[in-house]
Amino acid sequence: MQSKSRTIGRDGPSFIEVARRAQIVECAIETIAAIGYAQASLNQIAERAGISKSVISYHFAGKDELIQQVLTDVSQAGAALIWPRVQAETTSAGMLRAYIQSHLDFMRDHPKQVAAVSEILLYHRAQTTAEHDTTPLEERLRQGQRDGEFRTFSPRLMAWTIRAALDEVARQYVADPSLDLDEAARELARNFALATTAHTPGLTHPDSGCQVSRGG
Amino acid sequence: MQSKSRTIGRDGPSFIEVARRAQIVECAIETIAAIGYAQASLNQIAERAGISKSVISYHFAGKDELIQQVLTDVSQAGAALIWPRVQAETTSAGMLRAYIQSHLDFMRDHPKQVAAVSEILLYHRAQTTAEHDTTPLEERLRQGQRDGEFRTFSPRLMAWTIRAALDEVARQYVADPSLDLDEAARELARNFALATTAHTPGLTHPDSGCQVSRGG
Amino acid sequence: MQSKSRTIGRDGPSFIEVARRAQIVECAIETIAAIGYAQASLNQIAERAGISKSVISYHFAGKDELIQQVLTDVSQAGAALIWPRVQAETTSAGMLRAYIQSHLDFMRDHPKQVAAVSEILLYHRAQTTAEHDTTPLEERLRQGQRDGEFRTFSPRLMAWTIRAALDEVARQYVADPSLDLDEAARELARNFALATTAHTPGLTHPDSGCQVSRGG
Amino acid sequence: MQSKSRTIGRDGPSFIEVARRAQIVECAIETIAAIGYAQASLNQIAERAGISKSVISYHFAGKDELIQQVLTDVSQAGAALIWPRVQAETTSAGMLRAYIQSHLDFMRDHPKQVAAVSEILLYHRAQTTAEHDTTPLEERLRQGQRDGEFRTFSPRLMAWTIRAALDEVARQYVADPSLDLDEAARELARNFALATTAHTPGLTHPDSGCQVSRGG
DNA sequence: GATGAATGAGACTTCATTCAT
DNA sequence: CATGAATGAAGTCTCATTCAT
Repeated sequence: MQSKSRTIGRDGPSFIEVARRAQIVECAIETIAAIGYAQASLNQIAERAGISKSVISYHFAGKDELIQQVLTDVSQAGAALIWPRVQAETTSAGMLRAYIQSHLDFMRDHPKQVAAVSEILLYHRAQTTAEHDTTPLEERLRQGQRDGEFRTFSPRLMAWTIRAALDEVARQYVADPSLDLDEAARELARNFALATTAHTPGLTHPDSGCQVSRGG
Repeated sequence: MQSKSRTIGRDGPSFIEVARRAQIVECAIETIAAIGYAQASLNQIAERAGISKSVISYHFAGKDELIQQVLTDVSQAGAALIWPRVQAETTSAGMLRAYIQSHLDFMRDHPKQVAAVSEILLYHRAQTTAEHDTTPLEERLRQGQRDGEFRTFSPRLMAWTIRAALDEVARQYVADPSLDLDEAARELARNFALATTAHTPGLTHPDSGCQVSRGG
Repeated sequence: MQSKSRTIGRDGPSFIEVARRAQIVECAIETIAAIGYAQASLNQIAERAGISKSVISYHFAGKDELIQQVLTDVSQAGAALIWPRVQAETTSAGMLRAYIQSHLDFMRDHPKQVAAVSEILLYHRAQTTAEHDTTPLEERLRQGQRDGEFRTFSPRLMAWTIRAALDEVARQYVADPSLDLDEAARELARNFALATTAHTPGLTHPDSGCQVSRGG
Repeated sequence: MQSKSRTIGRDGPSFIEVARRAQIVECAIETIAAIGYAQASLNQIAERAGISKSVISYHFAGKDELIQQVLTDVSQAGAALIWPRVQAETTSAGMLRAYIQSHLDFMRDHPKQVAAVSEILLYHRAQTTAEHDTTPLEERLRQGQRDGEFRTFSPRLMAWTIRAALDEVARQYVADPSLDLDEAARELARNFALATTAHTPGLTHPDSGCQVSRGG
């Protein structure tokens, strides 16, 4: 049954179908995380899965659909973890800390997923047109500035930096799982808290939870 | 006569040999920057260079050596621009600013080189063993801490973040050359100045005087 | 239970078996007529039939048997329409006209069947050994000559020409159903009537009075 | 050097290049003629040529270009033989006879070419849009009618019939080279002479002065 | 009876590399 | 020094067929 021509009947895809697709997606993630996107041929993925190469073609319309599924699955799982925690924060500083913290939490639980997605996005970046759309993160930063909680900076550049830092940590973590993610989270949170907040000399930051106070 | 088995006579590689290699490296850079590493086959490179595909094989042991040469050449050119300016600074803060500024200057003058190297590194990251050696930048940051100029933070993580931010800007600049590099330099310099500097001298952060450590 | 290894019990194939086979044959015909033999994979056929691909394999020993069945079914249906009308004629000229006319009639009523068979024969011609057996049509033409109703010509070549013309009209009709088959029938009938009949007894054709003889 | 990216310099393709392409085209023709278009994979063609499969990809942009080259080569050779002889005739009847005769002459000299082209055209017919353009042959027939030399008939249908007959003879000749082409030429010429000529001047056929028309 | 699932063969294509000239 | 030519490995995808349920 080809995924493309699948007739979604009363029951949709069978349980086995779902399980197989999930398994293949998982193997694809492992393979990409392990040997890199460039080397992750269908052959390699199938080999790791212990299945024939054609099985992938049977459950997915093609390599593209498989990769797309990887992105979708991981993105959804990540968003489900991250955004609720971000939304729960009341201050922009808290939001930023939650954003970083929850990213690294997700990374700890799903290191390969993060690495694989990172690989895929990098490899596709060259081919996909640069997206100049505002990202959710950038929008949050902008909001923090409007609220006067953040100092004046380029939200876009700051967003790029935060994302790049998170991705880099992801890659490093995959390369060396002994990396202390908790410590990395604290460090990143503090670094970007300092970078985004208008610090006011004389006001201390005992717990690094920056206070709002516009200076200059 | 393959480059690898070249017999180094009295004079080493001939002038023509050197010039040819340089030309090929340049063409490789342009091709990779233009169409991405994944699409940059030897065929494509040779075509853009207006030379035969075999010329590359003649002057280089293989594609790997060519790519390695690209990395070497660009890295050397970059280092030649960056480190003198960094060394000229007397304070760690000045050093960091010079590091960022000179990187973006190099980027403006050699966008293709930067783009090509960026592409190559991305595609090879998975295969290259993670280097746990201390990078020069990390060492500088550490020095700034020893001098008491920088606050306490993880030098390694900070170095990662800085490098990641610079790479990200490089990619964005390649994708959209209208990006204002001067502004980006100012922004990044300020962001990392804030992140690295203990703005409230005398007040330490006992709860986070940590380093990103391995193990556990 | 494979069709080939089917155990013919008391009653032979069951009613369901027969019906299923007929349905599959029909779907195969429609698919081949619609998208061409080259594109008509079992997948395509099963999809159009709304059945599983395996059903075909279950009821037929393989694709070959299915295709063979298509040929058989259509040929039988065609023969059932054509030969009675041909037999009903008393003269050879009438027979020829009836042959052509009934072919085009069958074509009008069963355009897909004709198209499918046409496609199949084309694709299998190279593989099937050329049949040097005398065809029924050729035999009829020969009879017309014996009766003195037809002039002297090569019956085999004439039969080839007639069949080729009918096939060509079939293909054209499938490609463009607005083709006027009645008109085509009249035209073909007249053309071959003129070609086969010694129209002016006593008038010789000194410039090309060729005899029919096989072999060089 | 890929055919597509070939830079046509001063001298154009090298002698060897031309020879290799010609050889491959020839092998493609032989293969198609021998085992049919459907079975004529690049593997098969390369095998018969005694070369590697990649050699074909080296000299041709892809299978499509190879097949196109086969069509072009054979069509040009055929046209070069046929049309001068047709043009040399002064009467329409002579033209038609020359058309048939020269086709079979070409067939005798290049049986495989004719068979291959026949196969290719048949296999592509289903995919290519039916051409409703007037063919040169049809135009000639029309001219013969205007001159009053030919009787009234549908030029399009007659052209179809003639072409179909020639193609059929080609296939039969390939299947059985002992076929007497001279006799076939005489037979076909006579058949179509009879079919096209108003053999009884003064006797018109008012009931069938029709053309194969569309619509309805 | 029926079918979802799996599979191996083979198709076309791209690519880095090698070789003879 | 240079290159046209050739090649084999590997990639993605399609397909007819087989098997366990």
